Amino acid sequence: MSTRRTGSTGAVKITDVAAAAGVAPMTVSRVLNTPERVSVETRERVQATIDRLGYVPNLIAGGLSSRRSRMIAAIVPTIASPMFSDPVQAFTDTLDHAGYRVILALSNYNDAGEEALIRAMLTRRPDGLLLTGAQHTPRVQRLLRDAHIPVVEIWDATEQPVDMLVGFDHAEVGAAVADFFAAQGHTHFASLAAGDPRGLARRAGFVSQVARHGGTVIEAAALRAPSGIADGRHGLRELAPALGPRTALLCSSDLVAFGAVTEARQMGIAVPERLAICGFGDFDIGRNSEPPITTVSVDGAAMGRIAAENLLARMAGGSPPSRILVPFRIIPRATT
Amino acid sequence: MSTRRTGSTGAVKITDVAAAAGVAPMTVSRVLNTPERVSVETRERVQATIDRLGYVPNLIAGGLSSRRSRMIAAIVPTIASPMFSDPVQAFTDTLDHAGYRVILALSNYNDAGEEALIRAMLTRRPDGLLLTGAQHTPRVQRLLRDAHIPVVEIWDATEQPVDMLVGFDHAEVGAAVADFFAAQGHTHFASLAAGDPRGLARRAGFVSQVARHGGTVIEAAALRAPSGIADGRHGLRELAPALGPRTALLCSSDLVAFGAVTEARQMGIAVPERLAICGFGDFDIGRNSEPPITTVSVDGAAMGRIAAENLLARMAGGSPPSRILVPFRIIPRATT
DNA sequence: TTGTAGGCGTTATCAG
DNA sequence: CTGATAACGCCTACAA
Repeated sequence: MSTRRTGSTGAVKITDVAAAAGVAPMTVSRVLNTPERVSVETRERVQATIDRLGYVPNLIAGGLSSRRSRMIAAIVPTIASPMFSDPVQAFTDTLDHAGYRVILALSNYNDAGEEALIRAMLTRRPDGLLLTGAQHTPRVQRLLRDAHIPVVEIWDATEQPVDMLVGFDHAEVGAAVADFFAAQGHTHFASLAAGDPRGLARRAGFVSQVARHGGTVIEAAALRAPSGIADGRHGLRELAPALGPRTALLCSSDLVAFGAVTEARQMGIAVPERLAICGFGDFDIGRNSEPPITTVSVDGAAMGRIAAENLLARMAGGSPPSRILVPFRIIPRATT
Repeated sequence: MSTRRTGSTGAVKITDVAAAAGVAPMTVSRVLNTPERVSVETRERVQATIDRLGYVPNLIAGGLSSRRSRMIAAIVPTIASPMFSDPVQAFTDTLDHAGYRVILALSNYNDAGEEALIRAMLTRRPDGLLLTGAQHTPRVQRLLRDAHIPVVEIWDATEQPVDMLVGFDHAEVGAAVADFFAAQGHTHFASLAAGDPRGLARRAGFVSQVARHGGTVIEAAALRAPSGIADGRHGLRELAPALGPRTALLCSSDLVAFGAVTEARQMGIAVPERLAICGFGDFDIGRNSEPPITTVSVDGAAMGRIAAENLLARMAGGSPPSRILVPFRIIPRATT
């Protein structure tokens, strides 16, 4: 007999069920995992025993044996913004239905800690990995490759994804907004950008496309990430003295845009007449506030869902596309 | 030799490190888990070998052996609202620093599925469990007790927590708001409540306290949960015809309140003169919109953090309080 | 401070 | 369709 552990949990294990049902443990395992390969009568008897004993399978043990943890690790900067909570929600829901659980890690935008965070997750032997962003150090790329599990990157685009990617090019977004403004006859531009890689990429795309239209962009100090309504209000106050007679402002999110709209109204700056404002993200607040805010819509939930589906496909032996660009579109509303 | 599995991963395991470093596997394990119990020279040599081989420990195996998964399961209705994303964020951050990972499950407010969801989580043998709400069927209570792991319930209060609780009484919140309105001389009341158990509890507390003040409450149809800005707008439109000359409205969240404020403004209903509005949750939007919205503040992040700390304390053998009531307070702003 | 022995609870594999 | 056997990779317990 064992000389260790108290076994105090008194937890029912597969051998208990097997003994009680008069079958081998392997048969109980089959009832649980491949019921169609067990005769109806055996299956029912075992199932009844499982219910009667209140047996809760141990997937830690099962995972060790089968080398499949049925867990997926997800790393996002934060879930305090719809930008990431929407994808995570959809990702989790989709995997849930397939029997996979999500281990969630929040990077708090600390890209320097990415390697350690990923390493910590790999320790759990997830069957797949979701990453936010597509910029990784060579060390991280090697780490990911050595893990031999499917990896999806979301919310960004790169020519060479580590494995699979579901995202879009943020510089293109900025450029598209610049074109949109230019088409409306704007010649003065401003930007309120968050300091995260993707916010900066949108800004960069905006700035260089504005330059192509012969304009320049005035800016406030970079906002913290995630940026909120207050950042939009402060940012606009900072920008106000430099505003021309008619300026077009790109904000790093609808929250920031809402703050800018609110502050502009307070300061007596007419929107959109004197200040045209475009947000990003198509959040609830921009859709339902007054005035409704022009924005760039990206379907975050779809990204999360597709990321999950691709991961599932790969784990099922399929070969989903390695690079999916999701569409974005400008939704003109009352602030432009 | 083994007759199974390809071992294709080629993953470095603890025995590989041990062999390469010229020590027993157990010594490698100690370097990883209790480095202070290994001599400096041995430790450094082993650590160097670990780095050189790129060894990533397998906590699935370690967990099976030690009977500690170092994972905590968290079940919340959704992370699409700050109501729950704040606690989850703080919970995850706190546990993270202690080496625990969070497995996240979203119930989507489906209380009927709670048992199945918990059972699915227990399958992973978490070392602890976070639950949202404190109403559970007897079957669920038994399941939780049989699991023999610490459990924290948050966002609600009950006399008899399953194990530990960090929350507050929602009926008290409703009653406090009723008192607040009554003290301002209000005699006509309205409510826009979400259909989840806690939203309904706040409404019930509001209604009965209003009755105590001799008033009655007019209501729209229950809002879906989670409710958003649009629900507030629609709700107010529904309520408008029944509004008295001066009505005090309690909304189930600041999002709903913001929607009500926005719609009232559109309809030419003066806030707070003709319609006083109080939200719930002290969200960013209520603080930073114009007018700022009166609300009930509850520190969701603190709940998440305390929940994590209590779990950690219990896992460390301590006996944290089994019932912590966190304070809530009404923050009067411009809508009342 | 380090090592040895054995098992944690399940499943892949092969045999019947 | 069902069962026997041997891992999965690590850590507890004990010994030296």
